[in-house]
Amino acid sequence: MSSTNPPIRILIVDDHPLLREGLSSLIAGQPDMQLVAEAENGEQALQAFRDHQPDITLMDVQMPMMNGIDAITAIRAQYPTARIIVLTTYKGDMQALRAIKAGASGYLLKSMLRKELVETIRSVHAGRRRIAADIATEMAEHVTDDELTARECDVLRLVAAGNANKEVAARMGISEETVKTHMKNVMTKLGARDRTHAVVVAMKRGIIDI
Amino acid sequence: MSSTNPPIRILIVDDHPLLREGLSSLIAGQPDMQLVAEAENGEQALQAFRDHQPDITLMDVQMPMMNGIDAITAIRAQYPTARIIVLTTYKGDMQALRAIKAGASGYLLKSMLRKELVETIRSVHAGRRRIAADIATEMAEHVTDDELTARECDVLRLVAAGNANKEVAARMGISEETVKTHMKNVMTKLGARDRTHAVVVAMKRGIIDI
DNA sequence: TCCCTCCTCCCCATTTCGGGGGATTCCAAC
DNA sequence: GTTGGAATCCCCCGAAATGGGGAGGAGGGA
Repeated sequence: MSSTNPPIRILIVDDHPLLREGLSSLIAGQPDMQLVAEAENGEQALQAFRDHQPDITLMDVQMPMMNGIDAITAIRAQYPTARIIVLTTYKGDMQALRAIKAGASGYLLKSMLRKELVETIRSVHAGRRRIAADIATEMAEHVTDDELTARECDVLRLVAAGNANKEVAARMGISEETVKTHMKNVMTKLGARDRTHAVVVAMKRGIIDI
Repeated sequence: MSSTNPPIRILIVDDHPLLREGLSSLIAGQPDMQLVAEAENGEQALQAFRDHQPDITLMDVQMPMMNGIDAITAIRAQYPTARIIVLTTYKGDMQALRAIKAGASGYLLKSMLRKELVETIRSVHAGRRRIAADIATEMAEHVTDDELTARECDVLRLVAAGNANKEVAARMGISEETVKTHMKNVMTKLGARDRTHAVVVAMKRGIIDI
């Protein structure tokens, strides 16, 4: 952090201009950091990363065109050492887990204090990881749970859209009995009391987006 | 907007420091606007409004302590001419409707462009109203719908939490038949295909918060 | 006062869920 | 090559939800 070190070169990826503005002026006030580029979706992020090779990328998750998770995956496929910090409003533990699995080094909430954010940037730049405490807590509560399989998610999404088991079966080209089996497993895995509760829990945890 | 006019005095209310930062630097760049105070929840907003009597208040909806709707109601109870613009991430048409009924003059999304925001501030200051186009569209789609009654919302919330009709009845101290009647009405009003769908629709439209 | 909405309760018939059980196939990993 | 998970399908059965009907009382506003 001494003034002889080169500054931490930062890329911001967020579709909210106001938030980019806030991040930008925050970074401008840190002598050891430098904003090198901004992007407002995953595709732009990929291009900006290629062009500028930032030390740290601050990335939102929900964006148009290409979401943050896919962008992280794409960037890390080409640049496996990229250091990416996800910065988002709260969307359940599963989204955080997916981001981390995709290669994110940090997961922070937009409601955090400026001080914590700049500390996290320095921390991640130094090679550490940082997950917001409440997200980490929630993730820890579910580490023993089985995750939903792709098929179970498919069923759950159709159920959330108002389809009865029979309709889900027809749409998926499987038997109603199979749909019932999937829903039984979903409810058990999510600790839900019925299908309605299962959908609510899955939405809150970021397992399905409706 | 001539330089001889006094600047528009603005209060920012948002629990995200980063977003306040962004708004602040945006306003700083407008010669006809001046930031007079910031608050990070409804209670602080009330105090700040009393202290500074801003021309325009930019207010988020979801905040800890006291939410934006209650804050708008409280402010307008004391200062009926207060001009308040709601600035939020998308949360369904019902939240917007509630804000407007509480007395908001504008309802904007945080994803909007800077230019639109400053134009809206000037516009509202001049006495006009401004609702984001997509929110206005969605609100228009539901103007003919009956709103859910308080009791119907209570039932729906308990259903969303995984309670069967019988359990809802026990918790509310009414008969299961009454719960069924409420759910029938809820599903009809929301155009939902079953109880699960009703909960999803209500969550998407901001009718219930889970 | 009358009218309307909301809340409340009831009946009926049918369909759908939910919780048991078990079973097969396939594929990938160990 | 065996083991295990995932996906598929089947049975039974009681409980719950759905959809149709009707109806009374309380309260607010025209």
